[in-house]
Amino acid sequence: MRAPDVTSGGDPARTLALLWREPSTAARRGPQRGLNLDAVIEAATAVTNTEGLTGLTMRRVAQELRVSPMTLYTYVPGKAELLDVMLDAAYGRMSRADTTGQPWRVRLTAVAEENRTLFETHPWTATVSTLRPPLGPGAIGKYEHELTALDGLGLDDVEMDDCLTLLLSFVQANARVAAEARATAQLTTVTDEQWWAAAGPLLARVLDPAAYPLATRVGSAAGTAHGSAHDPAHAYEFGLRRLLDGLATLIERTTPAASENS
Amino acid sequence: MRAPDVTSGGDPARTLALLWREPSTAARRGPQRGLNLDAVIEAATAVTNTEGLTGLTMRRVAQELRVSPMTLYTYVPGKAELLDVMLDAAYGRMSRADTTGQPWRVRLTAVAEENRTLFETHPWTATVSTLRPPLGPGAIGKYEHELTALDGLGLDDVEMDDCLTLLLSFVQANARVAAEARATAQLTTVTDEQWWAAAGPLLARVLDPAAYPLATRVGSAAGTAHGSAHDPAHAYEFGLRRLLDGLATLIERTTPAASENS
DNA sequence: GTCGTACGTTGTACATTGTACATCGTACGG
DNA sequence: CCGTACGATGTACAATGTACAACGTACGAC
Repeated sequence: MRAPDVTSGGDPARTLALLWREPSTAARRGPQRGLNLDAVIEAATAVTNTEGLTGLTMRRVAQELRVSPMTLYTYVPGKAELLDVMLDAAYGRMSRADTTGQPWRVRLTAVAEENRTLFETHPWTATVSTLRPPLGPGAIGKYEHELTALDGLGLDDVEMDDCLTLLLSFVQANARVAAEARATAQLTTVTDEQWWAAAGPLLARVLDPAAYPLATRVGSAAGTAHGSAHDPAHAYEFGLRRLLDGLATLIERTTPAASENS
Repeated sequence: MRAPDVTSGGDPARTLALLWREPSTAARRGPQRGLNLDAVIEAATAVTNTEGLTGLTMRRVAQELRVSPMTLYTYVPGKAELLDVMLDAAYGRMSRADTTGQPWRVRLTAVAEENRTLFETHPWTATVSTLRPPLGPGAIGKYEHELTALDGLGLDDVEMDDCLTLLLSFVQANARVAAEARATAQLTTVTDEQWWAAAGPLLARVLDPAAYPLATRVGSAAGTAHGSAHDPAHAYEFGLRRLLDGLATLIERTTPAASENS
């Protein structure tokens, strides 16, 4: 079968039951279960945190739990659903600072920071698809918490969702780049310097500064400004500032609700 | 070996030679080549456009070219490098509208739109990692073109790169969601309606509106406003507007350079 | 108590992938 | 004209998710 690496693979009802820990209706018979869902989630998350999404293997998780690979299928319908519950559990463990009464920029910055921390602690969360997010207690609690940061600013419901989506999408995109940077640094034996050492001469021969004046000038300026070709931390600072400025024109319209909370 | 789905897998010099079509130094001997790099790129791109990144298989591309799978390795060192050249070729084929003299918002909107079109025509380009972009003629030409839209606005070199990165990262993140939406719609036989039909009752039973007042209210408002749980087109419009507003505070500082070009 | 049966566990097996390797045939340089 | 470099290919292997069947366990009904 196709390797999913994507959430929401199977039966939604089964997945939801898993997420909300719905107890199975039938009476337990047969041998006692040696594990439980949370143990599987914990083991799988530990493996993925350290070895990345490509290291998440049913065999690997089973080995961690000293159990045969197929045993996992007693607790989880498949790998896709495992990712679902892993993600929801990670959402559920996020810290949720109370910023009521603070200016909206502070509140939104806190939300961004919390997500950034998630993506740093669990890099794989930045990479998995969140198109149909796992509607478990973790995800919903996260959503609720983050919406409160946008409450009382004079935005209507759809605008609140829009702003939050934009903010989170920015943080995730940034984290994805950062995660990829670390992943490629680990996987390939080629360091950035070695790469440039090997690529530089050929590039210099083939890349005519006269043909690409801006690209060569700006590219080298940006490259030397940050240490590498791209600096996710800098991009985060820059992007978040721009983004908040952009939201300001929406939030700080001439309404009384905005000014009282800004 | 691990399935890459990531660019820049191997020797940078070999990849760059491929990208810039450096002719191999040695004199050709032996049987004549039945194919060439561009034919492979074309076939691979066609396959990937229609069947997505998971459909991109060396065997599949070989079949398309009526050739045995291993033959491809004559023209390409491996799958990672194939993705590199595919990406660069796609970049090279992008349309590049001349917007000199237009207000900067128009110019940046055009850049965003061109990338959006790329991601719509070749959805897989939104999904592949672009951490170390393929420094081929396509990518560099794209970079040069896009920087011109930011030239003469009073930004320094690093700021130009920052702004462009932010803009492109936004468009890509948006396109990624859209691509995922279409992919899941194709792969799973479950439509959005079927999904909600199966998930709705259980969710209603388990999700207490009193416990999650904002989430339930805003979530349903956003869900009904757009047809589905998420509307990438709407998110694009909203996000681009906010983003340009955010860049405006940087670009329209009280400098003469900005006002003369806005 | 006894026994049937539902269920947890596991070994085996298969399809699918990227690609290493050896083989074979071809056509160019000497 | 012929040795050899090179293109094409068949075979093979490792890694993956997971279907399937076999096996053993312990609970519920009597």
